[in-house]
Amino acid sequence: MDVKNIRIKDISRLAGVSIGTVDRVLHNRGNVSAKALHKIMEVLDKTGYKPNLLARTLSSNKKYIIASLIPDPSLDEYWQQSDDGIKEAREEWSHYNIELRSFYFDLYDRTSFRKKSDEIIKYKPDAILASPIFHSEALDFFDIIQKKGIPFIFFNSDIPEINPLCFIGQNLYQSGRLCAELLDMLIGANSHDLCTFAVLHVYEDIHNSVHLAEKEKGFTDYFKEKNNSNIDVIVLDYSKPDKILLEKELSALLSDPKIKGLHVTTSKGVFMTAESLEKMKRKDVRLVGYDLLSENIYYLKKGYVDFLIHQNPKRQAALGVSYLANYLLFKKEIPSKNFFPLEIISRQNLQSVQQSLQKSQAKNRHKPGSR
Amino acid sequence: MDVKNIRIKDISRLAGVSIGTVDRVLHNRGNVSAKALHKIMEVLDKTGYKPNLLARTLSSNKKYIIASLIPDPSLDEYWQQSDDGIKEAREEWSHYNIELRSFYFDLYDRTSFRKKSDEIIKYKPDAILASPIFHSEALDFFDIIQKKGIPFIFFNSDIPEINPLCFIGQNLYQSGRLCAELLDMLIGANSHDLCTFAVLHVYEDIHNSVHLAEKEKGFTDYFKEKNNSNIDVIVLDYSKPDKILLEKELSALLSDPKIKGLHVTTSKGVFMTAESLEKMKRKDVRLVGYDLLSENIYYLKKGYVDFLIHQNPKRQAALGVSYLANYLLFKKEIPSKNFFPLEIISRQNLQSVQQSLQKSQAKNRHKPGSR
DNA sequence: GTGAAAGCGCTAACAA
DNA sequence: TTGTTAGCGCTTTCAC
Repeated sequence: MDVKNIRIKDISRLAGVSIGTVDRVLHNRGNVSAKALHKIMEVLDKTGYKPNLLARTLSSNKKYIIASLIPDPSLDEYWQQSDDGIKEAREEWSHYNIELRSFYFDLYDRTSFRKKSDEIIKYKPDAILASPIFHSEALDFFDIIQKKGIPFIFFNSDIPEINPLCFIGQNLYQSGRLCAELLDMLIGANSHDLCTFAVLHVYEDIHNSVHLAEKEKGFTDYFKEKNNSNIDVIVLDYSKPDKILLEKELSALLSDPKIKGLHVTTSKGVFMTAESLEKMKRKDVRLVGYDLLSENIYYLKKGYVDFLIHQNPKRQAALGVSYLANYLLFKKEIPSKNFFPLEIISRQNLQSVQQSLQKSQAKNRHKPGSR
Repeated sequence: MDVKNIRIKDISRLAGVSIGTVDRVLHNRGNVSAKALHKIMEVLDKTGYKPNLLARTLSSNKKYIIASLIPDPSLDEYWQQSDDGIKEAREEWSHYNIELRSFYFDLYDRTSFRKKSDEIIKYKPDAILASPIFHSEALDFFDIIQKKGIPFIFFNSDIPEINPLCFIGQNLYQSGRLCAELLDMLIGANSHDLCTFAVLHVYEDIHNSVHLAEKEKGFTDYFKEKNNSNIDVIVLDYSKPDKILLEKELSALLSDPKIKGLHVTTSKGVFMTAESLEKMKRKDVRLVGYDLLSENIYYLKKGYVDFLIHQNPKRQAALGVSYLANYLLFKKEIPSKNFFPLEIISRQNLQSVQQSLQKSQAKNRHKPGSR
C-alpha cells in the first residue's frame, strides 16, 4: 500500500543500467542497445512508473509561449468573458514557465485578423489558442501554422478541415433543439391553438452564418420530429439592423397573434429584440436566446427574456489554455473535441451561475508568514 | 517585460545575506537580526517575489494526508458520483505528495458515522473533506477536529455553527424557487384555470429534513410572491415509502384534476414518483426534481420527468480536495462558501451535460515516446 | 544569527 | 552505447 513513488533511480537500479539510459528510453532519444531498451521497458511496465511532473518541469527549464487570437474584448462583452478566462489561465500557469500572449483582432474587420495572425507568426509561439472567426483567413493562417508544426486549439468556432488539436465549444445544432424544447415547454406543449415560433437571425456581419444555420436547423428539426400540425416555424433574417428598423419589423411580425415565441440566434440580437418587446409592451411573447451579456441579463430579469443559453466563454478559454499547457509541459493527451454543456439560465438560477463564475483564483503573491 | 522570475538567490544577493536567512524570514522561523529582517522584507516587497511552487513541493518532501468522510458509494448512486470526484482528485494530486484516504459510513446508520470518524482521528490526517450528514454526531466529531487544529471542508451538507474552512454546495432555498419557476413556466404562467402544485418529500430517513425544508420554503415563497390566487401549493410527506404504498397515495392525490405539477425534493423520490406516474399513464402531470441518477434520467427521457436540478456531486467533491490540497501545499486562501450553480437539465441538454461530466483526466501513466 | 551544502526527481550536456 | 554530473529553486540540517 504505502509504496513510495518509483523514481528513475529505482528503474535504473532494477534494470541494471544508469539513469541516463533510462532517461533516454523515456524520451525516445535513441542510442540505447536493444537489450537495455527491452529490460528497461519491462521494468517500466512492471513498476507502472509515473514521472514526477514537478521535478520534470523544474528541471527542464524551458519557457513555453502560448499565443491567443480572439476578437478585441474591449468592444464586445462576450469576448471580454473569454479574455477573462485567458487572464485567469495566465495567472495559473505563470509558475510553470508558460507565457501567454494575447493578440486581438477586430470582430468586424477581416484584414485585422490577417494582420494579427502575421504578428503571431513573427512571435514564434509554441502553441496557439484561437477563435477562427474568419473562415478563409483562418484557413490560410493555420495552414502555415500546421506546416510549421505548431500545435493549436480552436474554441467557439471550429474549422474541422484543418484539424486542430482540439475544438472546444458547444454543439450548436443541439442548442437549437434545446431552445425549441424550452419554447415548446413554455407554450406549445399544452396548447391546442395554432402557434407559430419565429427564429430570428439578428446580426451585423455575415461571418458567423454557419453558426446561425446550425442553431436554426436544430430548432426546426425539433418541431419537425414533433410533427404537430398546430405548430409552425418561420425564419427571419435581420442583417445590420438598427433599433428603429428592427422595432418596426418586429412590430409587423408580432401583429400576427399566432406568434407565441421567438428564438434569437445571436447574443446581441437578444437584447435588441427584448428592448423592442419592452417598448411594445409585449410580455406575452416568449423569448429564448444566447449568452450572459449584461443587457440580456437585464431583460431576463425584467421578464422579456425567458431563457438564455450560456456558453461559458470564460471556462472555454481557460480550458483551452490549460489543454495547451498540459500538452506542452506534460505531453498530456487532449480530446479532439470538448463540447461544453448547454447551460440553461432562467431568472431563478441566474444568481447561482453568476456566483460560480466570479470565483477568482487566490493569488500566490508572497505574504510573510505564509509558506 | 521579460524579467525572469526572481529567485531566493536573487533576494539574498540584493539584501546582502545568505539564502538561508531569506528562507528564515520567508517562513517566520526567527533567528534573524532585526536589521537583516528589515532589509529582506524591503527587497521582498520591491521585487514582488513569488516562490516557485514546483521547487517548493519538490524540495520539502512532505506527505500530506487528506481524509474524506462520505456515505458509502456502493449503496447510492448519488454518492458514487461524489466518490468519482474524489477518485479523480486523488489521481490528480498524487504527484504532489497528497495522499487521499476515503472513509465511508452507512447513510442510514448514525453509529457508523461515529465509528468512521473515530477511525479518522486515529489516522491523524492533515485535513478532512466531509459531508456531515448526521448533525449531532458531526458536531461532536468536528469539535474534536477543530481543537486539534485540523482544517476541514464540508460539502453537500453544512453545519455553519462549527465554521468549516469552506462549505461547498448548492443554495437549496434557491433551488426550491427554481423548481417553482420551472413548474410555473410549464403550466401556471399562461393558465387561468385553478392549479395546484404539490411538494413531495419522499424519504427513507429523517436526517436530511433540513434540506427538504429549505427546498420547500423556496418553492412556496416563489408562489407566495407571485400572489396568484389561482395557484395553490400543498406539501406532502411520504416517509419510508414502498412502491405499492406510494403509488396508492399518488393515485389518490392525482385524482384531483387541479394537481398539475409535482416538485419532488429527494433524488430517489423522483424516480419512484415517476414510476408511479408511468403506471398510471399520467403524462399530463409535470414533474421536476433532483439529481442525475440513472433511473431519474430514464424517466426524464421518457417524459415523466421534465426537469432535473443537477448538483454536480462529482465536481463538488473534486473541488473540495483541490481546495484542501492547495491549502496544505501552497497555503492558498479558500473562499468560505462556494455555492454551485443550479444546473437545469432537460431532455435536450442532458447529453451535453453528461458528456462534459465524463471527461476523465488523461492519465500520466508512462507511455514510451511521450515526455 | 548566519552561511554552506546536501538533496528533492528529473534533464541534458559531456566524458568515456 | 553508456555513465556521470551539474544544475532547476527551494528546504533543511549542521557547523560556525
